[in-house]
Amino acid sequence: MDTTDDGVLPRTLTIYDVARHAGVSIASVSRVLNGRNSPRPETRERVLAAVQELGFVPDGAARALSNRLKEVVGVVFRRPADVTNDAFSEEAESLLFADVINRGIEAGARNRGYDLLMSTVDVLDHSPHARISSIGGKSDGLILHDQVLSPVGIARVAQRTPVVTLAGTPTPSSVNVRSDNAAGMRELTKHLLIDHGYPTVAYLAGHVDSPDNVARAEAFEVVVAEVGIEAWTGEIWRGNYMASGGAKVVNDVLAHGSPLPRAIVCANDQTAIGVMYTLAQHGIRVPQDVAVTGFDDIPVARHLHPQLTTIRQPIQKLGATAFDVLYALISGERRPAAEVVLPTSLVIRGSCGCQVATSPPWEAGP
Amino acid sequence: MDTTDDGVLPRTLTIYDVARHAGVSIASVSRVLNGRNSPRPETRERVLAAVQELGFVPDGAARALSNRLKEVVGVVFRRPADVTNDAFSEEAESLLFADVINRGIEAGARNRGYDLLMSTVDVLDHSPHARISSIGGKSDGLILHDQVLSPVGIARVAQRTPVVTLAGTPTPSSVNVRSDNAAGMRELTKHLLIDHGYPTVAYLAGHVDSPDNVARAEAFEVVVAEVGIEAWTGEIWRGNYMASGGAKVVNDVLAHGSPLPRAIVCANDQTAIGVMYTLAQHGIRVPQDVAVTGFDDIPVARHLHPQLTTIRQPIQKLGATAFDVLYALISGERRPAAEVVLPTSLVIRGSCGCQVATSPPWEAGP
DNA sequence: ACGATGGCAGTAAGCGCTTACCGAAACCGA
DNA sequence: TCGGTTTCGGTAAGCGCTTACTGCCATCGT
Repeated sequence: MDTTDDGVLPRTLTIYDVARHAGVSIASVSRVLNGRNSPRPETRERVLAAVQELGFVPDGAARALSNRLKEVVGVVFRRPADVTNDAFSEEAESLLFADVINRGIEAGARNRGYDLLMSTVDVLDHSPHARISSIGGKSDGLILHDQVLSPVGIARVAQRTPVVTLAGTPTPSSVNVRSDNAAGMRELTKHLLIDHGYPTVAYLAGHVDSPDNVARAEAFEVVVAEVGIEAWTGEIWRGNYMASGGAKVVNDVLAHGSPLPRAIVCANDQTAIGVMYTLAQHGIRVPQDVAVTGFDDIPVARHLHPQLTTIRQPIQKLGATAFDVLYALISGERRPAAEVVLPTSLVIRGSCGCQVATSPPWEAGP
Repeated sequence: MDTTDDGVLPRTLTIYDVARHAGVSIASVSRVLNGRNSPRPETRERVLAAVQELGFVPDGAARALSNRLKEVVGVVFRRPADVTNDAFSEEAESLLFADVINRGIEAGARNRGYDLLMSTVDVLDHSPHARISSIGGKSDGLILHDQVLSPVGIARVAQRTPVVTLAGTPTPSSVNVRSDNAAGMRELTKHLLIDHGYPTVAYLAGHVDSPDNVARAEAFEVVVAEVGIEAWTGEIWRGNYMASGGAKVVNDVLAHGSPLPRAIVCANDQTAIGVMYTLAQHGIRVPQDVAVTGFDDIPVARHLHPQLTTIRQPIQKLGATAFDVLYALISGERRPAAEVVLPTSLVIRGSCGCQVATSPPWEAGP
């Protein structure tokens, strides 16, 4: 107990205080705290007692400096622009994906005693590089989500600190972790075109420059070509990974007087949300009139009517893997491959036209 | 450019390297980097050029040690047990609330150049104290979400480092930030009992020991008593803040052969999700047969059918405020009050029985 | 019984940075 | 021209911790 209890912090407690209190040297304290060179049990006890009594917690910065290891991994992800707004809007949901990945990273990190230093970058950020460098200076390595830094920027940062990217592209000095977009999209498209035999289908794209989007679009087109039908594409089918983008596309197509395809394959679940909502507004039934599918399997996918058929990415594992790879880079024990690819799986629910017994939205799928 | 480009990191670059490269002393480099004591423009240029050329990034740990300021704030929140599971289940959604608060914290932190060091604690964690202390050692202050540490634990930690709790209770040395549960619940309950004139109503509780739940339950009961009707309460109406809990309660009540009240006031939105789903399964219509309300206004609230009437907490602002308060504590400029309370607002959508024009679920409310 | 051996624990040298302090140089007025 | 006053920039002393090195003492062999 301190002299006063009014919340005034006494003075930083150091290892010297503990040493004095226990009647030993600072080296012994440090050794006990780190479990090295097992000091004699009696000494150990004395130190532990002093630590306990004083409520001593070693300073991370000092430790890091001495150790050349911070046990902190920096995570940078992208945040939509309007953060000041309190309401849950698009932005709130779009973060979900990142949040779940982060949870995976955290789980992986925890196993090794690492903590996560998180930071976001928004679209208007004029110098993400500075921000990211700063995070880099505070951590042992960086995990960068998609769309936070240009490839050259990544390469530059990776020169000075270990970097793992998520759903990006490998650079000479960074490693990329992603899920198997192509296989997932292939499976989904086949389900629609072969199992259901839909005659027409469109791919509602995400950000054109996103590697994920490119891979999905390509796989989609390959299958469509294989089956021998024509894909509905073009400028008008370009979304932005957000619900509003999906809504806009549907409205545009309808306003344009164009017919709709029998199935709409959305670049991600967000987009599908916008599409389904807008179709409903126009009295178009899903899946009877138009089938709709997503990609990612975010939580709300299960709350839609009908529940959304989509491709499940192993989102948490994506994060956990990213950490593992980064850890390998940091500890230098082995040089990981330039890219790690995780498998996806098709989740069939109602929106594709299948009849499935629905389970409560809050229960995990198979 | 380094001699090789194969990703091998040369050797840690220090301020000495920069100094040598620029032909100045380390002091000058430091001064330029920190904008203090404006060195002469020419010197400044030289340093900046060297920094740029070498791609130098100062080491956060060393800086922190010297400065006695890490510019890092620790954030600890609770994570449900089964993290290994990849599927989005209950746990995924329940985190949303925490994630949004964290976003608010991050926004606040960013204004001051701080970063967030995040960590979670799960139910089975036998020593959250150790974890939290470790985070404390790596940061300048701590923001603790609800249910991560016992009050005495908090008091103990707060002795050594500034602490702000969210939706908890103040201790002699920590500050609490919460939203005005009582006012929100009062407004909501009045809306149900007075505006709608429902004759019977039940409160479906959350964790019994959560301060939020206690405050909500109390406010509910006060209003019910004022209006002069009887609240349906008791063991059977006890949930757990999760959808499955809400579902279980409804099933239990029905199985028990008991009638349902005209309105069910849920402790939070999650619970309401479970309730609405289960009612629908039993063919009970919302709001025609039973009105249902939530609390929090999480994103999915807008995706339910009917859309959920609930109390909006200023979730992001909660986080931002927590940071601001913590910052005040860290910088010691002013001693904040023991508790900061933020206002809530009633969000009327369809589930209470009101007729409202619905807007797309992905658009922010009023 | 005495030197060799080994196990603990203490001393001190950094880790990379900030900054107090001080000397040198440049400038001023007389 | 010369002291006094600035202004810049360098030197060095830490920040709190880890750990190599070293010295002490206890134990062991002969």
